[in-house]
Amino acid sequence: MNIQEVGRQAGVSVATVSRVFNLPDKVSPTTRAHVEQIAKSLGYLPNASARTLRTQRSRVLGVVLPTLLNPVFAECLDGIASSATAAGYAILPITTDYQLEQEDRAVNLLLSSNVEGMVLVVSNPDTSLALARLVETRTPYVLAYNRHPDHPCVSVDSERAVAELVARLAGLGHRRIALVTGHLASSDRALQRSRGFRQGMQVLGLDASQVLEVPFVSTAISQISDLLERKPRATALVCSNDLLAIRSIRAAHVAGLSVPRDLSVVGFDGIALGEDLTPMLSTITQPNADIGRHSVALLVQALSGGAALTSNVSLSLDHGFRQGESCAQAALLPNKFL
Amino acid sequence: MNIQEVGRQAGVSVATVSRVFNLPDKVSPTTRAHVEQIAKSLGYLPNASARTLRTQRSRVLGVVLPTLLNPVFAECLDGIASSATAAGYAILPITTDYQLEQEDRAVNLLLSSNVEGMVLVVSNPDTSLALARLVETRTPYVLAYNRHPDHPCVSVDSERAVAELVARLAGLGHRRIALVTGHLASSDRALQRSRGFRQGMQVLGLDASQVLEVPFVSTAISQISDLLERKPRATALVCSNDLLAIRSIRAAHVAGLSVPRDLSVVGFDGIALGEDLTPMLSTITQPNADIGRHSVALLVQALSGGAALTSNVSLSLDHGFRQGESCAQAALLPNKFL
DNA sequence: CGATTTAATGTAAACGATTACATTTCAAAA
DNA sequence: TTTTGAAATGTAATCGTTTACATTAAATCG
Repeated sequence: MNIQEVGRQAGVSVATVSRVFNLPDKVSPTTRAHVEQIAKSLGYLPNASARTLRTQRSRVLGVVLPTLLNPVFAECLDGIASSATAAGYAILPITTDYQLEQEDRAVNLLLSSNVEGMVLVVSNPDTSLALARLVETRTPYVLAYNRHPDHPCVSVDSERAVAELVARLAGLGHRRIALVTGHLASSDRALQRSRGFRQGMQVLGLDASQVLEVPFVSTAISQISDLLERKPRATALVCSNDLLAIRSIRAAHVAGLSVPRDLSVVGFDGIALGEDLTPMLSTITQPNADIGRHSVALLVQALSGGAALTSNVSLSLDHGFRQGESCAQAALLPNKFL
Repeated sequence: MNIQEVGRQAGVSVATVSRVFNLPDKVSPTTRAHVEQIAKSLGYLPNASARTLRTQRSRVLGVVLPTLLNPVFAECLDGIASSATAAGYAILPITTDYQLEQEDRAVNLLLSSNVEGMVLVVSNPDTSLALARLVETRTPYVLAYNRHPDHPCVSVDSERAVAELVARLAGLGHRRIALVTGHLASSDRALQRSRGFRQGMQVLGLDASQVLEVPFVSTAISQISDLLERKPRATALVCSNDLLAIRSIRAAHVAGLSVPRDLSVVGFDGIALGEDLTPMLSTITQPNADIGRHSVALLVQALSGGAALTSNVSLSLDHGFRQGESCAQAALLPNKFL
């Protein structure tokens, strides 16, 4: 069903039909009502491809995320969706599974699809070809979660957050603190968080060498429990995301340790599910939905002629700390037991 | 950058450029190489809107899901995405937050976007206006998770699965078994699962009246712990999804009960995360990614001239049971303690 | 070598909307 | 009544592809 047909059935020109939907006050109330009625009865829906082609505006925003299997990105996407809808945009989300080549594919697909702008979480802004392509094509974009001095970003200061966390753990009596992180080459977040870890440890004069790096995909539980069997073992684990923290708790269980009695575990992300766990997950919280919402807001603002999207529109949102139950005072045990 | 410009720069007609990308063997190797080189250097990407408009084929499949905040749908979407990509289709996913009105919006948007078919999870096939609209417009579609005699569906037999589960629990000595379910009006799955519960209980001559119905959005932990404070309280909880099971475990904790010692909890869905929890979640597993993959397979098959999509292509996939650790033998306690 | 097939390329008409511009209608003003 | 301007509507070009059909060039054959 197309506009021609509606015009014919209503006995008016296509222009009039078009106006009924786009400039309703430019058409007389009677014909408007008539056309609307006919259109409805025929189930007419404007063809988005034709409209986009003609107007050069798709009213679609592209979204590139690593995966939706990590709730942190699902939560963010939820924020993106609500905000985009409110602003009259549809979204076209694609996942990359942390693979650079897929990032490129995704961006190409979105470019072909005439999206007006993109919100993306890239593995690493410094090395992303996809990002370079965007800059080259002058496509408006905002990075979410990534942090980089040369790009418009919406993120929290992971580095500081983790450094603070280390201090907090030390305050609870922990001295041997290990880091469990995703593959550092696959994510600038992991990199920043590990930097925060090293920095926080160094300030306190603690040994920051216990670092376990695991791929994002695998479960890694056995590797973590291996880590926990090393003597002297850590009394606290800083995990670079909540999924790893959950697995660490499981790994502790496998290794015969009780959380938080024998081992404190803290995550990063603040996924909603963590609050429903037992023990409730202690974690550094990020406003995931807000990160999405703000990213869209910046994009939409730029698209409607606002400020250009440079690194100086970047937003650093506040992180928080959810106390939870997976983190506690270090056990007062002599070294030989550890 | 458009095909005209590429043609000009390469010194050939637009038809030739088009052929280079769509019918490469219809153009001489030399010009092909030349055009490809020019196109690449100009960063040319074909305009999807124009192509779709002209060919009347978008190579896009619409996907309608309740939410991505429940990992079960994220996992399914992952399967949909992989399968669609493999078949040369892009996907356009939209969430409805379990709201009928949003289902309608979603379908309209997808129809406007010229998707060639849709995979959808509707709240209830019987009452979905969106679904009626699809039938009316003769758009190919497959329902995932839903089960209905008049529609093409890919699902597991929830009813039987839950009935089996009840029998299994009874085998472990449980007599007082309660059901925790999502809002029955919002989901035919919840309805089927509760039917399975009642049926399974009835066969065993047990009382199936302990049913707690909670909205999908809220956390519901306090309502569940209220349930657990009723005397005599249940010794096992059947939850109509994994998220509810996780919350039930938390609620048990809040009520001072230990899982599985004092209370067995079993979920439904088999989300991957359940395996990483402590206690590992006992649950009825569904092949979520496969449900997505098969849905796409049916759709793609129909789109390439295969069998029409009627209810007799419906697939009933096998469910499984993950033993986990949240479910155990009923405690041998006299009634007065319960 | 001319005739005829085959391969390579080009020309121009769609697809379904929007919109600048042209035209008609009609009421108010002269 | 004629003029004038605004309001309502219509006509036709355009967006960037694909593709049927026309044309040209090259190759094969008698």
